[in-house]
Amino acid sequence: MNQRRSHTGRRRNEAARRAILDAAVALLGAADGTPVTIDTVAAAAGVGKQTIYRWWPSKGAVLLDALAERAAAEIVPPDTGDLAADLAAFVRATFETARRPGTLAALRGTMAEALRDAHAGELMRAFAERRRAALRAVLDAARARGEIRADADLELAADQVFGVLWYRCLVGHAELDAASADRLAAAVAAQLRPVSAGGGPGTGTVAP
Amino acid sequence: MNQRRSHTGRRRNEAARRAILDAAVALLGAADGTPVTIDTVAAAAGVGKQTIYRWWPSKGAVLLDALAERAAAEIVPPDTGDLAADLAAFVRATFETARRPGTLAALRGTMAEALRDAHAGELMRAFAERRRAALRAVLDAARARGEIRADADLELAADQVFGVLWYRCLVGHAELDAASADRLAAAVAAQLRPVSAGGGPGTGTVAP
Amino acid sequence: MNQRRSHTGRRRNEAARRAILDAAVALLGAADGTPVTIDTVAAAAGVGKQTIYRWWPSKGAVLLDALAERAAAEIVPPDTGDLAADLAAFVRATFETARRPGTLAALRGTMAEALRDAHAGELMRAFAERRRAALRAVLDAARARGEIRADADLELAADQVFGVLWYRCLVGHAELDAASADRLAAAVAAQLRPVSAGGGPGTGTVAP
Amino acid sequence: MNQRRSHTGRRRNEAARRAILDAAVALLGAADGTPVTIDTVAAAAGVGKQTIYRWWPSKGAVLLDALAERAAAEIVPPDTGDLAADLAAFVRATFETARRPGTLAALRGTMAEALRDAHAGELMRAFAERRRAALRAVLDAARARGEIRADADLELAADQVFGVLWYRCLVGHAELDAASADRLAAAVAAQLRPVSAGGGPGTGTVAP
DNA sequence: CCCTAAACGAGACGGTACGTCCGGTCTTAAT
DNA sequence: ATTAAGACCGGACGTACCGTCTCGTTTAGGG
Repeated sequence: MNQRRSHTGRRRNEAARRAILDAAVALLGAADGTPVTIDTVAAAAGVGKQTIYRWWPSKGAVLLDALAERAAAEIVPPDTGDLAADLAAFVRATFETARRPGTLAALRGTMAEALRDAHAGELMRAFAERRRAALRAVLDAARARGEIRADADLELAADQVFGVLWYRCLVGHAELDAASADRLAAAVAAQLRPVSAGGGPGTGTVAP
Repeated sequence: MNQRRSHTGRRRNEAARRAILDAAVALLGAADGTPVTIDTVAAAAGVGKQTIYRWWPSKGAVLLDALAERAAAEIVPPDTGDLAADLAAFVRATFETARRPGTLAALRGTMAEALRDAHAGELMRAFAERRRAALRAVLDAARARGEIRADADLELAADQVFGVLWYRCLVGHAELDAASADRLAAAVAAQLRPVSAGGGPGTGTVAP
Repeated sequence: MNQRRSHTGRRRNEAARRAILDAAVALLGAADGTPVTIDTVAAAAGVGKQTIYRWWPSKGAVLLDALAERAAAEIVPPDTGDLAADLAAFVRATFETARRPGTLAALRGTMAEALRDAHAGELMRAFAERRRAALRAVLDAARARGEIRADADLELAADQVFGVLWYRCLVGHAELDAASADRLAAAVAAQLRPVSAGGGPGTGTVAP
Repeated sequence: MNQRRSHTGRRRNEAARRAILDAAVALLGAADGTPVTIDTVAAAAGVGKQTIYRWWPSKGAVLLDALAERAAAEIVPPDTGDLAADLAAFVRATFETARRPGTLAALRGTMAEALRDAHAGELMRAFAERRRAALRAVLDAARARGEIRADADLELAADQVFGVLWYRCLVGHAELDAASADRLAAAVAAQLRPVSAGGGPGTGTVAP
């Protein structure tokens, strides 16, 4: 069924795709104030502008694609069998990645684009959903082990983690340091744990 | 908003200032895709562009000013003598304001500008600091009443609240509804409470 | 003009050549503002772009080729044994061809390309030379019959004929009508005739 | 009546207008293959592109404006009281101006634009009309002196002059030299002269 | 009471980036 | 080997904004 005629014509150049995404990431992460425009991306990638617009509908879509590849590759959801440990590992890894100057600038630039272009906003929503899904996988595993209370709001928990991440990233008033990551993870773990479980609410903010 | 306005000679025209801020807010909050540019703001305010640049250094500064007026006026820090109640009231009021379509679009548009323009970013940082200070005032009062443990990280708590707010506002994957506000407030209150205090960590996510 | 055509393996496909030239002429002559680009020509001819560039070096070359075929086929140099008659016949036929809306648009489009691209300019020069040669053949025959004075500038005479043609064609301020053709032919014939020959200079502009 | 309010706002910058027209002429006349694009014109004039598009609807309009200024300034219709002399002076001056490399390239570039853009074509038509009007003024003066036969086709005569000019300019097969100008002028003068007038048609092609 | 200087509405200006279009080259699978 | 399809690089196009710079007008306040 759906016997489509086979493709004719030159096929998409994978090298160009890679060069574009790499150039986008490189420019976003550049410390100097290099503007991230379609022209600069195309020039840096050694590519014509039309090659970008042929495959992505807007600048934001390119940035989102570049960002998604990066984030997905770097953070591997841990599974040690302990909620607090898994959560701490996840949040630390996430913060650590986001703290790197290149990634931080990329996150800011990408959000800027998502806010001005509705389509990029859609992609940002999808990207954020994938990141939350990665965190939910950690929580679901813990739930299967009985480490999470029945009435816990996992969505809100995830929003706290990524909320703090984005808030600090975008506003820039505080660092995304490891200590904050640990405290945040402990607090969220405590609020998800069943009442009977050991460890008072206090552990949430005890510095390691 | 285009009503005739008379000159005020060599003194600043307060009516023009109001018209500019109002026009900025109105355009930011407009449901349709009206672009919020200096030209559209000036035209909507019935004002010359130079009158804007005479008093504000950049577009972002106008938006931030407009936003700040709005937010400050609406949220009065409560003081009932109980941390959980005060926090719930604060978070609910904050979410409620931010949820309104006009304010939501204004927050998004302002953040977009803050990400593009370093100076607007500075102002956004100051605006966010004022909002956190308002929340800190609530927490400090509670601390004075002995409702907060000694080693609590108040900065992180504030970032959890505003992080969830901005994250949902900017990404748009979930509502800033009252139930979420209550759950978030309860969770943060629990994580700040001294260990000896009544109420386990569980109350944090018990739906009201 | 998009009819199916089978490949011819490794031999040049004559049908494709024809389709390309026909499509070029058709597009050039189209009354609507269809742009005449390599893509539109290829699409209209049902041909790949490379098939065009395999046989012609540039867009202008295609247009010139198309034009040349047209012009050469239609105008047969007359030879009645009388300069005035031959010249009138030639100029009338030339004007008549050029006046047809399709040819007129083709002339304009081809000249536009010749002005942009040096190589097309070369071809246009060659095309114009062939047309002048056709006219010169008429004049040379008359000279052999003693109908032309010795010191006549035949090049200038030819340039007057084709100059009026192109000038009216390109600028579009006046028609290339038969009456003008006759008057022009008579004027040029008069200016070439030996002094002793009958017919004063006046006949040149006597309307027929 | 028609009580329009007086102009408000900054007025058009005459220096910018001059700089744009001068830059256009300079680029058109540049011997090297500098492309004449809106960007290069704007850059050469030290002007933003929008300043060009604010006042001219297309590139061609700029070129036509530049050309018109040039041509009108340089050729002063002569009036010696003798048709042959006046015509020779006019044609020589016209050819001489057009022969200059800068002007020649400008004529070609302007015609190229006129052929691709309908609006520029309109302006080209108007420009050509003004040039013909200048020539007609010479002829009309001669007619008033009785130097022109009653049934002469002045339009055709003008088209012969400008036709040869444009034809040689655009095709580039022959020079616009002074000798050609003189021969052309003599031929046209002869064809316009009353039958009774002295000088046979032969003088038309006698080299000076 | 007039005169001056600041603030105003209007809008042109130099720039920068956008997204589209086209010319000419290349790559692929089918014939 | 040639074809139709179509991706590719480069470069010009015309538009949208930003923040600056005049204009002529209006009015407060010092002379």
